[in-house]
Amino acid sequence: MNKNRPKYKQIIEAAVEVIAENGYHASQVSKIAKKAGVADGTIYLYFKNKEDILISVFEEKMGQFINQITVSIQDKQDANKKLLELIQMHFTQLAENPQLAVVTQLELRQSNPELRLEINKVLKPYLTVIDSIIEEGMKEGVFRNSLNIPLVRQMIFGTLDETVTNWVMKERKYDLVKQAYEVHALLTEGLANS
Amino acid sequence: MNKNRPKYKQIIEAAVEVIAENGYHASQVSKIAKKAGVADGTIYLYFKNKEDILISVFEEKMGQFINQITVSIQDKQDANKKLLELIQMHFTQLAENPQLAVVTQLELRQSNPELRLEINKVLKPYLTVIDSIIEEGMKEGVFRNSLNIPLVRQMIFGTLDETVTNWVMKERKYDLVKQAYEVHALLTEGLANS
Amino acid sequence: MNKNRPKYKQIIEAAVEVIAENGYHASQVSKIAKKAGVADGTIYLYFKNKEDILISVFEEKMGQFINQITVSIQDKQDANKKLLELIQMHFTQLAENPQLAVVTQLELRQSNPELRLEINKVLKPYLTVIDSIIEEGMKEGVFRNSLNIPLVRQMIFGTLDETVTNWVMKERKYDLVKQAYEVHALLTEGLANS
Amino acid sequence: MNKNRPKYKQIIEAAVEVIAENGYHASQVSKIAKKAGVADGTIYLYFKNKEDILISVFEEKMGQFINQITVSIQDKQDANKKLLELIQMHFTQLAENPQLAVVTQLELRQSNPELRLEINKVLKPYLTVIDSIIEEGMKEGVFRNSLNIPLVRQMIFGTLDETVTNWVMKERKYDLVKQAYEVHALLTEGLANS
DNA sequence: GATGAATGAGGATTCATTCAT
DNA sequence: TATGAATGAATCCTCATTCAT
Repeated sequence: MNKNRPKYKQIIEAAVEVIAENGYHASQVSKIAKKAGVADGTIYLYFKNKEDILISVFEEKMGQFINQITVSIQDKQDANKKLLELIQMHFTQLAENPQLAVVTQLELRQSNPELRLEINKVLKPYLTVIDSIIEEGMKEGVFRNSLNIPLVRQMIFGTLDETVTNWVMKERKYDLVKQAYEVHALLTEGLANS
Repeated sequence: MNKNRPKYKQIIEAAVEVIAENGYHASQVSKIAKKAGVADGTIYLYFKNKEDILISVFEEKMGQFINQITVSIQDKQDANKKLLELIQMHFTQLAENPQLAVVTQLELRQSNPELRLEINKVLKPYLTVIDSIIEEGMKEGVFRNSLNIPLVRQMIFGTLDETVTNWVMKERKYDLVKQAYEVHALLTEGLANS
Repeated sequence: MNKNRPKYKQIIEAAVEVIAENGYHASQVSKIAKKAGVADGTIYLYFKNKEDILISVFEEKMGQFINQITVSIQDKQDANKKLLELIQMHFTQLAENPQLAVVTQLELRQSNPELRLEINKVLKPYLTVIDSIIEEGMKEGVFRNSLNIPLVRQMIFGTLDETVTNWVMKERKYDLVKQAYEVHALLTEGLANS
Repeated sequence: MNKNRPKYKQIIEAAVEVIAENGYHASQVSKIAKKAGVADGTIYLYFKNKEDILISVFEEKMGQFINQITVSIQDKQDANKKLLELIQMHFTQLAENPQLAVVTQLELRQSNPELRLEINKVLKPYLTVIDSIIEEGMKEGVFRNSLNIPLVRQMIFGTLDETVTNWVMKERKYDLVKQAYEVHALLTEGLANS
């Protein structure tokens, strides 16, 4: 149960690899155990059941993901720069962890509604970070002050998510990080020829 | 195999209902057969396998969905109005078919990557429609002429998709269609306080 | 679900054989299916689950067992002769079905409390038959009229059950049926040297 | 391995409690260890395996049970009074230890045939006591001298066992000890209206 | 002696698909 | 065409036992 025990982390890492390699439905507990170098039963000393492994994978990885972003945007001067940094960090981190990208963008979406609910809980802090950037931007006057925050958040998250999913499904054949500027420009300036 | 036979349509309709009611993983072939009023084996006279039913559901329903949108935007004057119409139609159609919305936004996403690949093929014409609006907009000068079309398409589709998913997950407690204008404004004008 | 289908009976018979041969805990569903000459899944067209097979075994076999006894004692003149007949039939039937004897006296007793409760329900009619013999005997004056019926029933059933179990555990090396007269004499006359 | 070590007895007592509380199949070694206040592995310093614990429970408890009865009947004048005393002690001891009654009458019967064979060995001395009472009774002339000893023993033991089991299954809602006289009368006088 | 983390074998059940009628 | 009884592969988890410390 101790999350600092080395085996806990071994199993989490093994789970990411196995899911990325075999896909969600072909990821048997025994495969994860084998890859982690432990016995099947050992898994259950650290995780309640299979679903708990998957949730934990998301918690651990997404937790780091969000932390990284939160830290990175801290010392940016204004909301606009924070948004750019968030986009860059979002793309960079997934580009650096292709396996994680496959797991989060494709495999984990096949999970059942209960698991997806848990995943949404984990995602919440990320959405909150986005919300606070929008709010800050409105206060600073760099964003319009009439923005509907949930809707804007859905636009930002939806755009990033779709962009990454597209990149994963195109087998990562182009440079995701390079698109950060352009995505940022689109989100802030819109399509219109002003 | 004739797609105009009444049983073909019966099975498609039954599948949508069963999936919406029971969720993806609890949608057994035998349930669909029962709801359609045919024997289990009859299903296999019209569909190759279970996956084929689900793809066909998407093809049929998405085909209608895209056709409606294509027709609706035809006589709109410029790309900007076409985009607004597309957003309104996208929202309107899903709001009018809550079962279909549940199936496309939540349940079918639990399917395996192979099925999702097929689903993407079906979506292709929709993405092409979006692309052509963007192109037209650039030609007309209502959109910037420097736009990266795939990226813009991903922003538009990602935003619409995330907005609808959010609405479904919030149990459709608010009016989706009313958000069309604001979504359109966000996409065209962006966040920036120009 | 139709109890008259040949496969239902095939599976019941196979279950008796498998349990008698392998013991209760080593009786996997797949073994029963194999012995019955059907696929594993076919079992579940006729039985809700494994426990249901076992209960059904008991119901079918015990039902026949009790019916035989009920018919046999019908035309006996008085309670005393009915009791003797019941003892003889009880011993005869189990002696003729050694596998069934092993299953009822040893294997099925290892079952969980829920199953044992069901088994008791099945046994109820047998106990009722014993009760009615006792009552009749009291009315006829062949038995004392002060008997405590439940207690007497427990003595009769306990004695028969223990006698059969002992015979099974001694590997059926002696003639069980031959003991019927003596058991009957003991039950009616008691130990005392009057 | 020393049976006088305090931990040996702790584990035996813990086992009785755990089995009575949780039932045979839910009595894991780890639960017994916890209740006994020792580590799982410690169990195996005192017992060969789980079955050995259960046999030891029976040996210890049944040993005391039989000793008590043996001592009690010693100074009774004749076989008839000894039999009555045996019945009274049998009922009294189980009535005073409801947990033990549950364990011996219900839970331990779920064990496998191998364990039940061991249990029978433990029961042997008790059956011998019964045998000697019968023999003595025949010599004294208080019992018929034509009795088939094993059969009579089976009647006596079967009746007591069934009576106690019935009492346990009726959730001990009536007074077991009060039935001793009547059971004794039935066994000695029989059913017949002489 | 004592610990407790680690081991790994073992089985009921579901459901997409087939095929004899 | 249509039926629906029959098929059989596939997997999570428990828990008695071990053994390095």
